Amino acid sequence: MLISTKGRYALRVMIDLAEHQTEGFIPLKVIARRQEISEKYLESIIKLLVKARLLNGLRGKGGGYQLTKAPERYTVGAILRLTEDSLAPVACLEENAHACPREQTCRTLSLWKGLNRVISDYLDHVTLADLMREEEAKNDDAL
Amino acid sequence: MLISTKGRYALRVMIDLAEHQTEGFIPLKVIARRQEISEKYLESIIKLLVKARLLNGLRGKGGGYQLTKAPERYTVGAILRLTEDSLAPVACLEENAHACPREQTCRTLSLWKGLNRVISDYLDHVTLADLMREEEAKNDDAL
DNA sequence: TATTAACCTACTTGAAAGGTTGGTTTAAAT
DNA sequence: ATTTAAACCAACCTTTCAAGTAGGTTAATA
Repeated sequence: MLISTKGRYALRVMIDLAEHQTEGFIPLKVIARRQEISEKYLESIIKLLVKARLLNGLRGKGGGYQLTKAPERYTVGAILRLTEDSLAPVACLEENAHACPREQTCRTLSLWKGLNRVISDYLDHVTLADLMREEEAKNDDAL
Repeated sequence: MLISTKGRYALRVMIDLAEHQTEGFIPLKVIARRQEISEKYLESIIKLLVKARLLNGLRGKGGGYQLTKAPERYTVGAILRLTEDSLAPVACLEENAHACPREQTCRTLSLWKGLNRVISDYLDHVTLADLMREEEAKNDDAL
């Protein structure tokens, strides 16, 4: 499993906010209800998105969350990299991986690097705008 | 993490056996030593490969394991699908996934299907033969 | 008949995903 | 001013699963 619920939920939140852009600040409670995600769990996910400035949070009555830029300026890759600790398909390609002693003779390293590349390329070329209002089979070819 | 150690070890075993094809049956103990993998853990992995007829096991003195066909006839995808429970990048695309109630309106489903496709396409087009005797940077472009 | 090696079943352990509980602070409406 | 709605924060829990161990039985060769 490359993408956990955390990442999937984060993406759904971002799409939800993109689709309700015109409505000002949207409270977490509303997003949670609409997306059928527990408020408390969602809270921990949204926190990451706010900290990384993908979302703007406004406190107090009338507060909520809002995108900080246009949907076409968010890539799926950028969103998932925030919530997933890593998008690397294998442990040895992760950020904090300790240098592999087999690296010099490893027959599989370039396989994994190649896999890593096709995954990243794919995710970095889809934006939030591509996913908004998507309907059954509409974008099947594009994606 | 899409590919666990189980899958990575399985692949390394298959490559090891491909590289020593001419030497008849290779005992698990030898593979384990060469690949620096615990014998007992490796045993549980090899069992899967034998059961699926990717390897031939011979018991008793002089026994060991052997490929059942030429290296170019094994794809990496086929090997990994055996040991990884699933290569699907998200839970909802797994074999035994219970139908998602959001399926009809899900904005992200075709994204995940597309990701699934690029991963599978990539892994199904690399064979054991491609990975044998691979040296630093040699196949970087091919992969 | 001793030895080597595959084959089999059950258990353990540690980490991480996926949450929950119970608060405090901030800002707007009354 | 005070109530209310909301974001923000820290600590804890619980289940699952990857990863690995332990201790055998069966089969084939020398």
